[in-house]
Amino acid sequence: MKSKFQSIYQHLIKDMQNGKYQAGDTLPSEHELTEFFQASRETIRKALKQLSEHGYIQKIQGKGSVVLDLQRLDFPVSGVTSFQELNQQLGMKAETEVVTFKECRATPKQAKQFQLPDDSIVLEIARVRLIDGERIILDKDWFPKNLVPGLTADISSGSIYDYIEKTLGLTISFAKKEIVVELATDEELQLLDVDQGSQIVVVRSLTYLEDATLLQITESRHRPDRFRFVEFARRYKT
Amino acid sequence: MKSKFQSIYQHLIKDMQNGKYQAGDTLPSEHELTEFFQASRETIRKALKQLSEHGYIQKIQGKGSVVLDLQRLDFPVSGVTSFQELNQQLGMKAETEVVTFKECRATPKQAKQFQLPDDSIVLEIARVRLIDGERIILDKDWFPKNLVPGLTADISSGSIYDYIEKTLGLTISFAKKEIVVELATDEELQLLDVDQGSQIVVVRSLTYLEDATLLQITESRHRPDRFRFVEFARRYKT
DNA sequence: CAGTGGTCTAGACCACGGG
DNA sequence: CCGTGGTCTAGACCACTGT
Repeated sequence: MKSKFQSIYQHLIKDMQNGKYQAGDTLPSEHELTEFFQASRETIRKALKQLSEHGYIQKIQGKGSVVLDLQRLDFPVSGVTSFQELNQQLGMKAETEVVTFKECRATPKQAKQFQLPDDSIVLEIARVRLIDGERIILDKDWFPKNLVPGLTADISSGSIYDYIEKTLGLTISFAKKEIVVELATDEELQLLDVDQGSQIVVVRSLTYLEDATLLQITESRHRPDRFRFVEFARRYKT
Repeated sequence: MKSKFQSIYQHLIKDMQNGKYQAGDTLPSEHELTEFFQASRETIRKALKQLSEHGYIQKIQGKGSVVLDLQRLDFPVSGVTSFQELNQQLGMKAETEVVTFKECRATPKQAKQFQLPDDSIVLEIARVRLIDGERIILDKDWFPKNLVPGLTADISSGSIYDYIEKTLGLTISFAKKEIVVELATDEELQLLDVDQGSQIVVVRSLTYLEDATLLQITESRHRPDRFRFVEFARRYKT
């Protein structure tokens, strides 16, 4: 099931979370790790590469792998994560209210994005997210109907990602996101606790499966005072 | 200078940009690429891994590597990129106005972040970015003075990153960014073309060198109607 | 079945950091 | 100088996709 380097990766993360390795510490050398994990050096290096990409360590040639402290646990929105997953990770008091669940014909733009014929059927779902009783977020999702058979309004009030990955067995692979700020529309004024003339943070995403087919178009509208986005990024030298 | 897999990575990017491989195409198999580039399979795979991470291709087991089309060129803000670099890439009509350039004592919080003694000297730089003549962005930067010797107000009106990487020979490695929305302060009302009561998009960044020392604290304040952030993200299955 | 990518190995050489 | 990480190789076996 799990590959060796993934296990090593997770083992080392646990060691860092347990405090076995603390921020500023240097991990054992790659050579030492090969002995401890009974793995070849390239396998160890794959695990370390992943730790480095995800912001856990910084590799320094000639010295070693230094454990980073980026308070990285406070809001891991970067990457592809659903509201429901965040909810669980952070233990927020959150509720979801499904306001729309219907089939409709794809707009020409959507049809093109999904690479489907015009007027194909897509599922449109709108959900309001309540945090501590306040209506903070409005999520609108569109799926090609044939990709998500059996999806119901009831499931949508929980985690759609869970249903897609665990029940349907699809694998979500990557996403493109865009963040902009727009004026609140009438719909948002109705559904969210915001005042007229307010600005809204809009996160538009395209989510793809591992065979690179587009699964989902999302527009997530956030009340600006409760919006926060955190990212860890490495610099690529061209 | 350049490693073999980096050269292959760049070669393949050029092929995709030239149209030799187009969106939806499948790249030659790893085996074929080993022959073409006279490299071992693991080396080819390193190049393909990087293409995949940066959103150029999607690898599909049993099938091949499919070229993606994510209109990825329109605004590459994700990652660590400076305003001046973006400016050049996009050919915007942009000007920079340095409004503050002074040495001052670090606040306790800054001293802690930089891991310097209290009251160490830091360089504070504030710059207004004008796009098409409008005052759109206010950037505030703080550097430990000893890390950026010879940095002047004049250099700051160009690219500080250029100075740091090319003149000082430092290597910028990674950054942590946070995006929030706040109410405009008096300072922003004075320096930017915004109205009272306006909201401002604030991007706070910590930028680190390759030995994991903190180089720079940045607060970048954007007029919301001209702000856009784009990200390509892969999903990690825990 | 053949062809694809995914993982792992053992060993080699190089480049960098610090004593 | 030695120990560190960075790169590269040749070969092996597995898992998945399509015919």
